[in-house]
Amino acid sequence: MGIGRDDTPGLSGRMVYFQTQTVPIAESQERMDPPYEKSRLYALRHSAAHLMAQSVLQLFPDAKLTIGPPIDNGFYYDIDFGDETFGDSELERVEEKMRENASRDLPVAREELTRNEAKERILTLRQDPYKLELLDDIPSEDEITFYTQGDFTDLCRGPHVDSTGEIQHFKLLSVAGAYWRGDEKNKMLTRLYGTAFETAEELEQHLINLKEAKKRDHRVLGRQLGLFTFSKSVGPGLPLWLPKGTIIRDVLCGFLKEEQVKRGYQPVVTPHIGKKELWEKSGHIETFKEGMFPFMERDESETFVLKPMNCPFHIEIYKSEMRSYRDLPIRYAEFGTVYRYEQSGELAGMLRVRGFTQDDAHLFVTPEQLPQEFKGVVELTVFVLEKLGLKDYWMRVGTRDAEADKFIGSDEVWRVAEEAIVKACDEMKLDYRVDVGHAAFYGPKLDLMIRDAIGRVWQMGTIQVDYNLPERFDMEYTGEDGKPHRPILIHRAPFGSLERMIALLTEQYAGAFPFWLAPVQVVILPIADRHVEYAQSVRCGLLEADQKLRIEIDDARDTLGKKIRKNEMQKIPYMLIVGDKDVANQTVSVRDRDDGDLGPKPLDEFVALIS
RNA sequence: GCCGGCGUAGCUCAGUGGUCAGAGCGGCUGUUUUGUAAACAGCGGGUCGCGGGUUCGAAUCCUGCCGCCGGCUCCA
Repeated sequence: MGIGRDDTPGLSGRMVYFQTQTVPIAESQERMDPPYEKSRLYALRHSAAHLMAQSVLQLFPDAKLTIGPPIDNGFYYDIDFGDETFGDSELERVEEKMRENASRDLPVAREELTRNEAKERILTLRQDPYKLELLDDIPSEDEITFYTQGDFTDLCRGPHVDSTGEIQHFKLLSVAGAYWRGDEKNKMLTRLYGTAFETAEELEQHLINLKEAKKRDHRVLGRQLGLFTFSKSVGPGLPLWLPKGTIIRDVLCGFLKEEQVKRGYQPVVTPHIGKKELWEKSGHIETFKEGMFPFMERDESETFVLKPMNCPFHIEIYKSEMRSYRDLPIRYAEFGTVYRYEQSGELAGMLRVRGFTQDDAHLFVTPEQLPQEFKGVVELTVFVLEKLGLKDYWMRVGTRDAEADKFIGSDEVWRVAEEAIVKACDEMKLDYRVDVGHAAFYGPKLDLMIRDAIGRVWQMGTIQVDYNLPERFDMEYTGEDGKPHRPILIHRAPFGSLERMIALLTEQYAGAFPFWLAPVQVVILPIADRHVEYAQSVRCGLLEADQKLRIEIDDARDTLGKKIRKNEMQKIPYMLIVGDKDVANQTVSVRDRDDGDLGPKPLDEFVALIS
């Protein structure tokens, strides 16, 4: 069962942000009609990329240009600076030079050339090897165009704005490394990111939004709210869950467990390590070794492996007995903690860690049961996301790239599995996008994708159809005909992982978790010491109404204002303020996290409010 | 892993070659007993990420490592 991250082609732009808690990113206005790719803003950003390239060449004449497209919220240009280091200070110099070139208001001219002319042009210009390679890739039926502004000419499809003077409201944002053609075997280029807008106000707003997004970053909130921490001594990517974060985990697990019991899942528990031979048999060592922690070797005869997935263990449970078609479907569920040696540069707070807990389950089904069971899992996954209040997700069908060697099993088996997923999705009228090459190594999958606060795309839940592992493990059940048959395996995790899910929930809610998830649901604030006793009786009264309520009493010797501020920043759904008046009238003064002071109420009225 | 940036008190940050390294918040102690987003005073708290180097002198400059951040690549 895998979780992963994906930068979806065409949406790979950085700097997307939540405008408000509820407005979906995809509807940020620049993406509305006309389509972004045809909009003037798109051309403006494309031209901004050219302006940047022009300015770079004026400052670094030996730089070699590669590609520089507009992206969701801006643009970039990948440039080969040779041995020269290009950092933030260089970026500032380039931005200054851009303003200079913009103010010169250079007209932008388009011209169309033949292939030979184009080649000659590139050679006479700067002998950019990358541009020659790009030229070779232009299909013969496409026209070849160059755009020129002042001393700068670039091979480019366009379109562009008419003059550099139109590019007024821009800012360069960051420097990053990027491999030529996205292949790590190729040379690493320097990618310059920037953004541009039609108006100063839009640019300003964008920059403000970027700052705002940081405030809802789960790493910031995770610290402020006491959800989790990392320790250098423990190791990178190995999270430590604090008491409040653990409550959220437990609540989520409890919720899902209950739903799974209703749907016929059986909980199982398996160890964290297993013998190397098991992982050889499963194909993990063949296809997934890079993602695994170093093996534990006691001596030549015995090597153990820290599990990167739970599936082989669940398969062994299946195999512990003879199975009949009457037993199927069998659904084994486990909150299984797995370990993956992610590359150091890939770790990202709780969104990508090296040890994480999957809400994993494996369903063993007959071919006849596959469609229904697959749909049942999709239904559960959608149900779970609705309950969590996540709405801005989309679905991706990950299929095999037949060229790649990282997949196990025959073409036929893959064809069947991929067809099964696509057919089920179509029948359920799901809106999905197919992504070739994003399958699990053992089978195709349906993934639920979502963005984080700063616009990065992550995979949450996943449902995977697998004909390969049953074969590798020689799994069987006895059919109605008395003969052995092979079950099909569905791997699935509606959350994906608790770590990533809680990180995303934290960002979606900006830390203000809904009542049922909030680590502390109610905090009682006695105004003075003499009210503490009453506060305790209020807590008892609440617990009588609901034993599971998570209640704290803030009896610190602070002023009321201080206590309110402190607990407000902890985003606790309700504060119950109790002072002399409340003791006299047997009330609690309710303060709602969103609506503020609701005034004094008898306790049972408050209980009714939260029930 | 690769490119770039960053690393000063528990947290947020100031200090960029020259007195014993600073602030706010948090913590502790005392005073205050408080009615809807920060009471007042005092006190603690730092091998300036770690190691090596340059220098009369390094938090500050150079270098190796570790960690974090933004990308890229990989990824079930």
